[in-house]
Parts: sequence; C-alpha cells; structure tokens
Amino acid sequence: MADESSYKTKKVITIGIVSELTGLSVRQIRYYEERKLIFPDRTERGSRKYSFEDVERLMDIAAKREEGVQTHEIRQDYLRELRKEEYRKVRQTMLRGQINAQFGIRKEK
Amino acid sequence: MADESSYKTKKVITIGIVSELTGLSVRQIRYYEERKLIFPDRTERGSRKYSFEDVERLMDIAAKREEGVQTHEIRQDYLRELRKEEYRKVRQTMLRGQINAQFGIRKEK
DNA sequence: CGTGTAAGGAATTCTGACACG
DNA sequence: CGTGTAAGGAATTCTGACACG
Repeated sequence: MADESSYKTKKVITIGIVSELTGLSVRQIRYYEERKLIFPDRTERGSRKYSFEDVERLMDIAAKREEGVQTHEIRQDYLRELRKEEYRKVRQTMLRGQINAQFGIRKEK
Repeated sequence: MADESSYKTKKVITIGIVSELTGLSVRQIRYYEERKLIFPDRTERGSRKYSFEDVERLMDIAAKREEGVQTHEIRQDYLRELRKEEYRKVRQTMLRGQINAQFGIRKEK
C-alpha cells in the first residue's frame, strides 16, 4: 500500500495540461474552482495541481454545462451524490455488524 | 478499455513536479534523458511531460546512481531487463499455443 | 562523467478587474 | 451567470555553454 494505488488521486497535473486533457479553457477551470466544484492542491508558490480524478470530474462538469446545467446545480447534485455514497457505506458497515453478531466475528484483513 | 487503465503511463507531469516527486534536480532529470534513460513526451511548445511510470523509473535510477552505478550501466541493465521480459512473453505465448493444440482451442475473452 | 550555474528568451500561471449579457 | 481578455508580475521551462573534476 505505497503510493502505487494513488495514481488516480495524486495531484500532479498543472492547469495547462488539464486544459488540454479536458478541452476546457484555463479560465473555465479556475471558475469552477471558484464555484466550489473542484479542489486542486497548490504548489509551494501557488500553482494549481490536479489529479486524474479531478480531470474526470471536470469532464463530467463540462458535459453537464453543455446540457445547460448551472454550476450551482452541479454542486448541489454532487453533494447529494456524496451523501448517498456516505449512506451506502454506513449501511454496509452496519449490515456487516449484524452478520458478525449472528455468525460470529471474523477479523477482516 | 478507455483511458481508465492509463493513469500510470499517461504523460502529464511537468519536470518541476517530477523533481519534487523524485528529489532529483531538474538538471539531473534532463541529463538522464540525454543519456537515454528516460523518454518524456513533449507539449506543443516543447515542455517535457512525464508519467507516474517515468517517476518510478527515475526513483530507480536515483537509487542506482547513489550506489555509484554509471548511467551507461543503468541503460545496459535496463535493456537486458526489457529483453528478458520480451522473452518471457514470447515463451508464454508459445506455451499457450501448445496447450491449445493439445486440448483444443478455446477463444480467450 | 555527472551536475551546478548564469544567460536570454519564450511560455505559463497567478490575481483582480472590466466587459458582455 | 459564465466566460473572454488585457495587465503586470513572478515562476517555469528550454537550450547551449562553461565550470569542475
């Protein structure tokens, strides 16, 4: 479990390359950050750094924008998704707890 | 089989960030390219772009350099590894062919 | 051989702002 | 609201070269 698993989430891509990758203008990418749709890291001197995951999210945003969805709605939908995801996880964890209670607890590796 | 699988090999990281990631100086990274140890892509206007795989390779190179191994030897060893890998693949392919010949050919999905 | 550095230029990135709508 | 653009400055990157060793 080194950094092998984090190619997708490690923030190492500069905004210019993200622009090429997504087809969005640098201005647009910065604006979506201002609207809290995307959260890049920063280098020591303040340049933005994105992950592949961010790039995918931006492509998602671009698709929704083309459908005319406003940034405000995109953010709302995103937050709902996150909450749903969170709920799913909690439910799974609780379910697992019940199973353990019924059939005895086995350590998970 | 979209670009999902290529986070590791897609060349999107600029030399400055590679420098931070590897601890090597920009000068060293460029030099290793000159010595044919590493092969970055270029942006339209000529800036180098590296993949996570390249970053790992550079960390490997750095380790060998610290042991005093010369760039020339590192390249030689690398070529040998590639050849060995190539041989392994060919051998596997041939073995599979024999099995198919004996037990009938099943399509692989 | 491997790496640092100064040199000059080109391209990048940053922020805050004005423009249009 | 979403995006373009000009502005000014700072940091990045590039190449070829000299230095040291």
